[in-house]
Order: sequence, then C-alpha cells, then structure tokens
Amino acid sequence: MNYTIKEIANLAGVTTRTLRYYDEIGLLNPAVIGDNGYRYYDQKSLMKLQQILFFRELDVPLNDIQLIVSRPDFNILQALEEHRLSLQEKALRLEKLIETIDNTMETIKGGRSMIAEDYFAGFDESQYKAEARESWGKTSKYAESQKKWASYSKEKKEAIKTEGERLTRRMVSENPAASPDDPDVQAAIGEYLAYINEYFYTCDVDSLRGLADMWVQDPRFAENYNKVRSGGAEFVREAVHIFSDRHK
Amino acid sequence: MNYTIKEIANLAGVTTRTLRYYDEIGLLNPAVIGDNGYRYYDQKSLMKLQQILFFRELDVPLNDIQLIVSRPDFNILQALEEHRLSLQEKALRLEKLIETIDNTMETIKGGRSMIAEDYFAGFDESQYKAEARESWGKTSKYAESQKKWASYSKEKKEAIKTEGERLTRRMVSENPAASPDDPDVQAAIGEYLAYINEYFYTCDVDSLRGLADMWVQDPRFAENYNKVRSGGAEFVREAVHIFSDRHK
DNA sequence: TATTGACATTGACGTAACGTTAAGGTGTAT
DNA sequence: ATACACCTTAACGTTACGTCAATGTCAATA
Repeated sequence: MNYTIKEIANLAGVTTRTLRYYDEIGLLNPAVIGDNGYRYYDQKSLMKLQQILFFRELDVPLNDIQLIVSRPDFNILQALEEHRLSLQEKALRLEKLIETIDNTMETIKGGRSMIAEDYFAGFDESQYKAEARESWGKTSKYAESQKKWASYSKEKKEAIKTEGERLTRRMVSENPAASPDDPDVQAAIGEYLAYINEYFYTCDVDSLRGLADMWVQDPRFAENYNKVRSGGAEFVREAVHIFSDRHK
Repeated sequence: MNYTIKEIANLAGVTTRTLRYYDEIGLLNPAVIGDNGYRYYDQKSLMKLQQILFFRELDVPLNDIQLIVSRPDFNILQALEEHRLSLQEKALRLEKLIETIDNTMETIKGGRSMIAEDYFAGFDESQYKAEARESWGKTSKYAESQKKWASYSKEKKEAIKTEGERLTRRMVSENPAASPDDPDVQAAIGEYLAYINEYFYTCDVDSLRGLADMWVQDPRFAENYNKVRSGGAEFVREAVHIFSDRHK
C-alpha cells in the first residue's frame, strides 16, 4: 500500500518539508513517483523512516545516518537493540536532571547547599552522544567509511547505491539454472567485496562470509534477495561460503 | 567568586563559543568584564545559566528564554517545578520509544504484527513541546509579550532591562528615611506598572500586588532588593500594597 | 628578559536541518 | 466551472552555534 507524503508525515510526526528534504539529500527516496509527479511511499519506506528517526533521536547527523543504513553490514535488529540501550542512557540522564532540580529547589529554600558543579549535573550530553556513536563510531572501521562517505557528492552516493543493487542482482542471479558456484555469481561476489572496500570500509573474505550469514537473518536483505530469486538469501550465503573457501 | 569563561563552560558542559554567543545576544552577560577584557561570571550567572539550560533542554528558543527570565513575573521555584513536570513527560516519551523498539523487534521476528502508526509511537514531540510551553506559552498574556519581545532590537532589550533596574531602585528607595508610602516610592510603582504594560504584558493593580507578594519569596528578587536596602523585599511589598489600596 | 603554552578576545565565514513563502499543478466533490 | 485540500519546485531565511584566523594576556620557566 502506498502513502502520500502527507499521510506518511502524519504517521511519523514529521513535516512534509522534512520528507522532501530527506528525498533531496537521498536519505529517504519515495518508493514511487506517480505520473502526476507526486511522491508515494510504501511499507519499506516506513521501516527506513523509523530507523532514521531513531538515529535522529540519538543526535546522529543525517549524513552519518545515511552512511550507516547504507552500509552492507547494517543489521536492523542489532540497530534496534543499540537504540534501546542508548535511549535507556538518555532516560538516566533525565533522571539526573530531575535530581538536579530537586537539589536546586532544596538549596534555594535553604535546606541544603550545593557546589557549583552540582547545578549542572545531567546537562553534559557528551557521554550520551558518545554512547549513541559507540557502536557506530568508535571503531576505526566506521571512522574510515565516514570520512569516505562524507567526501562523496550526492550523485556519487546515488551511483554507489545503484552499483550495489546491480552487484546484488548478479550475486543472487536471475538465472534459475545457476548454482551458487556459477562463475558469474562467484565473479560478482569478488566484485562486491571490492565494492565494499572501495566505497565503505576494509573488508576481508572472512568478514564477507560473516556478512552473508547476517543477511539471511536480516529481513531487509532477505526481502531484496528473495525478490530476485526464491530462496535468494540462502543462495547468496552458499555462494559466499564457496567464494570464501576458495579465497582463504 | 568569579569564574573565567572556560571554568563556567566546563562546569555547565557547554562551549565557550556558546557563552560568547549568549553574551552577544544579551541572554547571559558576564558579571564583570575585567581590565584585560576577559569575561568573568559569578554565582548568579551560574543560576541563570542553569535556568537557560533547562529551558533549552525543553526546546524553548533562546529568544523566548530571554523573555521568560526577564519578565517581572518570572519565579524561579515555579519554573523549576514546571521543568520537573516537563522532564517527566519527556521520560514517558522515552519509555514509549523503547516500547516501540520492542514491538518492532517482535514484529520483525514474526511474533506479532503492527499497524503503520505504531512504528512511530513516541516520535511525535508536539505534545511534549506543547507541554513545555504550556505554562509559558498558552496564555494570551504570554503570546502578547512574546510578540512584543520578538520585535525589540538587542539595544531596545538592553534599555528595557536598564529601565527596569532604575525603577526597581526607586521602588526600594535608597533613602533610609523613606517609608513605603513615600510619594517618590509610590510614583515609581506607578511607573513600574506602566513599564510592565508597555514592554511585557497587560498588568492591572491586583496583578502587581500579587507580583509583590511573589517577589518576597523569590530569592532572585529578594536578593536584588536587599542589596539596595536592608529588608528591601518586604519594603516593596508594603509599598505595592499601599499603592494597590489607593488605586483599586 | 625571553620563551612557551594555555587561555582570552573579536571578527567573520560557514553549516545543518529545516521553516516559510510564492507560484502553479492535481485530485475530488459539488 | 468552482472550491478546497494537497501536491510540486524554487528560493530565501532562520536558529544556534562550529570553525578558523589574528592577536592579546597570563603565568611559569629558563
């Protein structure tokens, strides 16, 4: 089912201006542009917008959000779990601020005294920002890809996305007769590995193997692969295992 | 005791740039500018910065914050209590977001299903923003003064502040022989009433009377008045009561 | 006294993430 | 045809700083 821009904006509690901006920067493109020029969004758009809003809630810059959700190793369940942890930290901070209020009121009323520092307990967000970034930002792997990503133009980002989709279709192989060890499939996997290294981060054969295992679990990938071929996700996993066995 | 800009920035978890900006817009001026041109802040600055940060935490625009804390009816204890309520609302919202995460994960894993709207439960901040603004923004009294305040230049705001201080000193009266019904004191009260109406909001004699009662409780006002004259806050309350009795 | 490093100032340009306005097209009901 | 709600693009503006440059101040040290 498709949503108009106003419908999805209302569902998500954002403005249509925000959604147009996200389209403009390539963060969230509509699923379809109608003949009338209107933007239409689908269920998949909903899921992606939810992720964007969680990252936004945790003060991750939009450009960084785009990178994170674009990376081949983005795992939605893992992401949700980490959002959960970060939101819990935020809640602790709010508790701290409330405690500061109580202490301040008592001090004003003369019942206690506070040192200067205590008036601001809870305001310093740096530790929480670090927390939000921790999984995504603390590794040199991430820093590396962030630097790369930030240097790409909008057009380049678009091209990278297209290239990824093309390689994905080759890895899954639309040819029903193909088997996971098909030469073209294997070649595509090699190219996909190079693609990751080129545009995202340093990735070796073992890491790629781990990714393939993860993709079977992640509904986002599984859905894409299964569109190309029935059982596509398992096909890719098998193919990548073969590839990694041959290139160890 | 005076703090350098770096010291207070570190205490409060903000940057020196933020504090210079706040000085520039007149939101938080330093207590003293040293002979060397350096900004020095005092305990009173700390208290004001705390209030600013609470309002900022609740997404109140800086310009509005300036108005709120400048108004004659700003009461710090009342403010702290309302901040507390708003922060509690924010905490509820975080709980809601965490619940959304849990529901989403369960849905992805196949254990339940969600309607579109539920994917975004908790993101819509409008009700919480309204909450933060409720005490300050829902009354026509506030809207009126907001409109006025927003139209003033920085210089005008500064002049308004200076005028308020001048009238305050006259109301408290530096003359030790003066009594609350002194003609100059009474005249100053009349002018202060006009000042409120001109620059902030519509205020009648009864409201002014209520204000004077509130000022005795609020350490911010009491401290200012007691600097001019010992027992200055009680003096002003008495004087305003006399004024309001005569002008009912 | 000179040097060094930390910290201070002002000035000025830039930025992220939209908000707002204008002009004009689309869809639907009357 | 009309009216209203919603859509589009374009473009300017806003808020709250971040960043950089140039230069002055302070205090410790050689």
